[in-house]
Amino acid sequence: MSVAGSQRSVTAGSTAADLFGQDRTTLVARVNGQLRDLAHELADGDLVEPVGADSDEGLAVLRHSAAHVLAQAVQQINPKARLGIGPPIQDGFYYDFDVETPFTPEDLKALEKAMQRIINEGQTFRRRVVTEDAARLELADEPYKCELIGLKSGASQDVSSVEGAFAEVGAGELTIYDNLRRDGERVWGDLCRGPHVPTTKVLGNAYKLMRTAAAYWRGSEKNPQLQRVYGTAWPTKDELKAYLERLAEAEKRDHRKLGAELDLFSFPEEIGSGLAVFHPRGGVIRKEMEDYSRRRHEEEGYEFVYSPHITKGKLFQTSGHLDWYAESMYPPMHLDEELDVDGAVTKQGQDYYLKPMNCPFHCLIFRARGRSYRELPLRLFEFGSVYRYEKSGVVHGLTRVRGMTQDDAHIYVTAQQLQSELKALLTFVINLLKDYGLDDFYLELSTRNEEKYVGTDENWAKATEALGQAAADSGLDLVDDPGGAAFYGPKISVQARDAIGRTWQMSTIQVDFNLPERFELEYQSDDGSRQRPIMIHRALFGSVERFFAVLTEHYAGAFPPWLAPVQVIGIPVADEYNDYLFDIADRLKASRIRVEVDTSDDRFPKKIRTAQKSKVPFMLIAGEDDRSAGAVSFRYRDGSQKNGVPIAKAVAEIVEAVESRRQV
RNA sequence: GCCGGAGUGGCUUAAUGGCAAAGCAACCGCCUUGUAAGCGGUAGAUUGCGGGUUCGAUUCCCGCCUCCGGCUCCA
Repeated sequence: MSVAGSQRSVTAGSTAADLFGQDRTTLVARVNGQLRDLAHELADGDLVEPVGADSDEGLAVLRHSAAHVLAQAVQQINPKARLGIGPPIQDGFYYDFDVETPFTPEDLKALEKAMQRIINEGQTFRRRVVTEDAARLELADEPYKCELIGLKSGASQDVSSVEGAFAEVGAGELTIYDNLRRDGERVWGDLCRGPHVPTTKVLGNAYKLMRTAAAYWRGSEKNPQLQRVYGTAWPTKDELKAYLERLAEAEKRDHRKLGAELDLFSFPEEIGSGLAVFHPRGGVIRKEMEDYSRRRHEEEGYEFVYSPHITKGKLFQTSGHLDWYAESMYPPMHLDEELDVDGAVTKQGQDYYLKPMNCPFHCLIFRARGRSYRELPLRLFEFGSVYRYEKSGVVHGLTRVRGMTQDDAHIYVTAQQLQSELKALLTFVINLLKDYGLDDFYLELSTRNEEKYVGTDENWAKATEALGQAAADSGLDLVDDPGGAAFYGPKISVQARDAIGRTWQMSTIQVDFNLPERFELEYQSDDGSRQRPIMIHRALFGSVERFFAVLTEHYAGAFPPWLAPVQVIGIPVADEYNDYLFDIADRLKASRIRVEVDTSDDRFPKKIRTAQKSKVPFMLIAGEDDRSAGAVSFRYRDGSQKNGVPIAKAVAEIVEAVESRRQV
């Protein structure tokens, strides 16, 4: 057989553990491409490789085994708990349980202790093939497991459609994994496809239970809610520690926290859930973001339009929004109705809606007069405020709000122009995002859902091809999202990774065959015929609020100078140098730099501390040494300093940093 | 919308079935010459809102609002 690339002979009946068992970092084996337990018996001609926790697959096995240990601990403490599913996930695992009372934080502590006991026992995981009938008998007390067995015996796609369920029953034989103590006593078992780590010892103490939550059984809100316990598990304690530090870092960057600390925005309860106000400091950032975006759109041939926040319901009937999205629209205001004394309607009223999207308005602008092919591509841009009645549990900081402003544009093109427009658009999008300091992207191409779509096969094929081509030309990684498109056309979305490696869906570019149809949009072609344009929906930030949140977290509140609310703070060594700094500030202001001088009666080190905490990019410090030399001293955000810089040079350095939109 | 947790001056946190405490921030005064907190004072709270139990509720109970963590959803 072939072992880790080289040919070897082993005695009949050897297991993978015989080959790799001495290497404790090997958790499972890949045998002929399939992950197997180390106890798996090898056959002649097998291709065998070791798999450790340094691979994604090995890590997933480790975490799945941790989920089993958790489940054993839960049933040890509460034998009445019924098992749901327990798959590995990004950075950890979870297990769902049907229990009478939800878990408390104290329960988690107790569970961690019980898990540690199980781990210390060094239980082995033993795979056991069972027939469906035997499994049903053995798991008679586990209704959810039985349901999974039923799913497996039915259409196999049902199993994979239940997130995580595949890990339980898989596609091949039905198996149960038993946990055995060292003396061979079976202490616990669970329906599971496997594979598992050889013993619980492997988990060491590099795991932690993180939180509890409810989750619908099989992911449907029609099903009962189970109690989910989330945990994390790592190959080593150091990696666990590093993970917890990453979480702490993410918490420090949380835009909701920074928004309050840096006085950027707030969500006054009086206004309503998911409705933000931007304070002056946040307002500056937002204005800079928007101003720069406007400038770039202007340069790219966009025209600026404006539309109202409310409209008669008819518009959203025409567009179809009321058919599909009424549930997440604010309910209508019924206006203009008049009644006589008996309450009978004498004048028919009208329903007005807050707008959830801008596109219908832009279509009306297109339709306001006859259009010529010479006008296409017609690019209509608007910072359009939209309102969506998001369900109460989903509102989240600035990233999921009920009122937001989209940097929304609709581009009307001929079929011939679609390809080149999409390509130019994608370049524009990526470059703009880069200007804001994001530089690590990949693309996702969402294609037609065969169950639900409008438009001709030909149009879909062309648009999908055009988007795919534009994506390929960008040179970025492309992930397919088959069936993920909206019913009206295919879509590309740009995913950006931030400074700590999290990905955010940013821009979307969607081709739409539907709205031009519904609004009966037409242009006159060069041959005199009337043609229907194709429409492209695109937003670069998505929503300004959300993009603001992403940038805040990306920069951890330390915005690059061009976005920073206060770009320069002058700090005198003593009051005597206030005026000297005011003169320098005036010179900076002449170059449109946002500068303040700290004239408070705090003492010098306190002023440094205050400025440092406010994350101002440049502190300009002046004392006698500086004044007598006609100079000033820099202190940067990283704590480094540059002393005795001539004023003109200092101003030039700051202006250059702002104009180049550089981070410092 | 569902499950769980939480709401105490602007912020962070303490406490208690019997006068609600501290730090930071704010304001006032004194002080203040070199890179992350000088000193003193003043003001600021109907403990999210409404109801109930109680001699007495910030504390216990119920409803609502808001936030947090998930689930479902996200045009």
